[in-house]
Amino acid sequence: MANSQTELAVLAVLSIRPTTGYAIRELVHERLSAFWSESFGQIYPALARLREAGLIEVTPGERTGSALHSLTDAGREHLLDMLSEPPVAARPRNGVLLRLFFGDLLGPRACAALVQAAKERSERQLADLAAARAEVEAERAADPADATRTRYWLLTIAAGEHAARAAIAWADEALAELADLEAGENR
Amino acid sequence: MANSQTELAVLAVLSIRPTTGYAIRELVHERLSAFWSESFGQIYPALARLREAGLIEVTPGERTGSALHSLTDAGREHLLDMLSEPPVAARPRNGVLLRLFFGDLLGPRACAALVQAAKERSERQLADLAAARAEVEAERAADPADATRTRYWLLTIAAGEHAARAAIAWADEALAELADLEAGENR
DNA sequence: CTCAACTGTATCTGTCAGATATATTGAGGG
DNA sequence: CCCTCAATATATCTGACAGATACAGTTGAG
Repeated sequence: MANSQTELAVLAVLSIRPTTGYAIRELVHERLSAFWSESFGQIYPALARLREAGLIEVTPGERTGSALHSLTDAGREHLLDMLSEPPVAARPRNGVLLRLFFGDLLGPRACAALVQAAKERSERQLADLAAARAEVEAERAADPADATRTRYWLLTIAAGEHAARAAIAWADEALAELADLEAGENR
Repeated sequence: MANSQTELAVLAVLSIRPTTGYAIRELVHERLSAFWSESFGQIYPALARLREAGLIEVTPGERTGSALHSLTDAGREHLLDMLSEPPVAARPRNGVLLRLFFGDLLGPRACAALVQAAKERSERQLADLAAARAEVEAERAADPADATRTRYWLLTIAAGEHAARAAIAWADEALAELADLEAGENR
């Protein structure tokens, strides 16, 4: 089936609870943004196709014109099938590392600025993840029935934390090396 | 200008030496694959546009029909402009973490298999990077004129190594947690 | 009451990877 | 000398995707 990545994510979100297209995008943005992204331009066509295929049902929502989407039994089954398929590898595209690879075109000074900015992004990421961790742990304390689910969520947060800390450690190394390169250039 | 990411990468590769579209894709695949990817479907249209804009020149290559592309002065200038622009953030799409976030749908066993596979990919990545590091260091020893360039290359290799080691450390943590979850389930 | 912010649906454009088609060349085997 | 296979090389098509944009109903603060 076409568009499988977005459809997988949409079905997975709907497995938590029936909701609107807008709220699906909100949840992805709020809670999965460290490792996933979705846009309205993909979500609405995906919902239409899933409905067409009988994998979701639509009931009118609270607001005029809003539509609550919920999984059908076939949808739940299809979701499990899709989750069992091997993950699709994301194409790598890191603009900072591309610029660094061709670093002698920009020079050590400009490269250091890029690395510094990347380091600050990782630090912000780390702070965001700490906040998310606190939120999830509070949620777990408030509703022990969700305990299993929150343990999985914490695994994904830990992945982000490891990656962010590694990026910061690399940035420090790289900044030292770039300072050395600049000193050598001005010798 | 349209297609700016691919055009940036193509111009940057051509700053090393004039070459064919095929070889551009080869170089990206061989040396930048840890943090960049390009496809023929993007490279050939990009080359046509860059030629149209007067940023590259085309001369016939050794083989019949092959075309050697080289930077013009305008192209070199445009490349520096593009490198100076802030990097475009890549959309995150990590299928493993998506499956883990919804981990109670798959269960701890299947999740552990996914994490184990991810760990093995990172280990292979680490080995590939070690090989690349050795290759670059040999190249540096052979041609000291390239010493500065190779130092930038080693920075990008170090970034990959940090990321891969972090992924492995996370995977070990996650596998322990998933084993615990499974034990709790079967209690 | 009004306006700004939020909720909500929907489409369009440009970017992109991967698959595919096609042709040439060089090396090795028969 | 010919055949085949792999590597080199150009080119296009399709479907996936993000981000921008348009539009409209709703709510709450001032």
